[in-house]
Amino acid sequence: MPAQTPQARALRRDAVRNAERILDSAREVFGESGAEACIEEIAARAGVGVGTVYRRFASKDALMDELLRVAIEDLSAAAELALARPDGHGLEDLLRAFGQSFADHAGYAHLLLDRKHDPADARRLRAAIEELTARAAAAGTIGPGAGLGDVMTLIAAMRGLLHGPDAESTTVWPRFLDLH
Amino acid sequence: MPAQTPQARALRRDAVRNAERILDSAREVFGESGAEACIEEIAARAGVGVGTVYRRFASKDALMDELLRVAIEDLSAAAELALARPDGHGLEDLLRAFGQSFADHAGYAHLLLDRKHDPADARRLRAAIEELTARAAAAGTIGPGAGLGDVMTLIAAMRGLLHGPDAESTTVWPRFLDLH
DNA sequence: CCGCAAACGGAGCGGTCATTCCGGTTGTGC
DNA sequence: GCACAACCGGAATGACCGCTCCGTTTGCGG
Repeated sequence: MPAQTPQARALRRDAVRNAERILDSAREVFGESGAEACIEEIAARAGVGVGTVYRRFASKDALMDELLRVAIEDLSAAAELALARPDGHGLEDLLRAFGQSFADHAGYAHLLLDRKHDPADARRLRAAIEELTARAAAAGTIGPGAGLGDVMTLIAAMRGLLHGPDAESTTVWPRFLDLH
Repeated sequence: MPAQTPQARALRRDAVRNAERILDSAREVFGESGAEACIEEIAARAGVGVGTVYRRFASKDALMDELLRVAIEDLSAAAELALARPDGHGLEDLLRAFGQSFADHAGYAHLLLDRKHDPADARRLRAAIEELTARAAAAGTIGPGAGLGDVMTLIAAMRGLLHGPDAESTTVWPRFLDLH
């Protein structure tokens, strides 16, 4: 027997390819037009019919959720990497990762922080930020009184700089970090 | 003859009252539900029918524009006031005014910077910010290299902290200014 | 090459909402 | 108090969009 995930029957090859195309297209279209973009546009750009989108994703929301899940996963990975950094500058790396993520998902970046995510991922990310904040405070990179709340505020502020796919807004955020 | 605005015939008393109610209701409903709130809700909360809304405002967009126009007008007034301040701290006043405006218009605050406004107002506001920034730089409140772009970035970041009518987001912004 | 489960596309259904229209109502000037 | 223009409410219209359904096509194991 093939060593697939045990639960579900494997998808046909064309189905796998289409699912990937749909996700790519959704990232693109949601990125350009925001979460209210219509499914037909996503399907068209993926080169499939709307029915195909709905056979793979239960609803428009579920499709969005999948994009967000992956994005949070990526941020978690970035957090792990930042934690591995020996000096006290891991927090900066993570902040940059957040900025890049907001830029990559311009148009629906606000959902990255607002939606309810997998609690495990959320907790892991939160713990990493706390640890990195403590280290940065110890290293003197940030004020000694700064806590999780302050860093989250900073992250939310960064997100505010990015809510359109225009060239300007996707490039100013590194400068914002420099202001500090 | 009554000393009204010369061009248009005066509105009937009930029409004036209703127009005010509609604007108040729109501020409320857009504030709670964002720009995609539906006209019927606005009309209902104002105690009028949708027809009445449309007799006074050409479209939903026009209604929104009117709210934004007034908001920008208020910010311009705040800028004038800030300019009148003799020390170099006028910029702080204006930043606080922006924060308050974003809080007052939570739910559609992003439109305050994004929409095209009356060029005269926009220019006046921009000039005021430039002048205040220069004064703040001279007074040493902010770095000497900071320019209009940096301040606009700061303002956009503040806006990012506010995009819901929830109690938390409408109260953290003053803290953000303190971080600097 | 066959047979069929899995996949596909896109027309159509149902619901939401902006905007229009018009028969009934109400300030206002005389 | 009258007459009428200005107003008003809300049903109706039309556009849009998420989602479902079903007849047709296609990958793939034998």
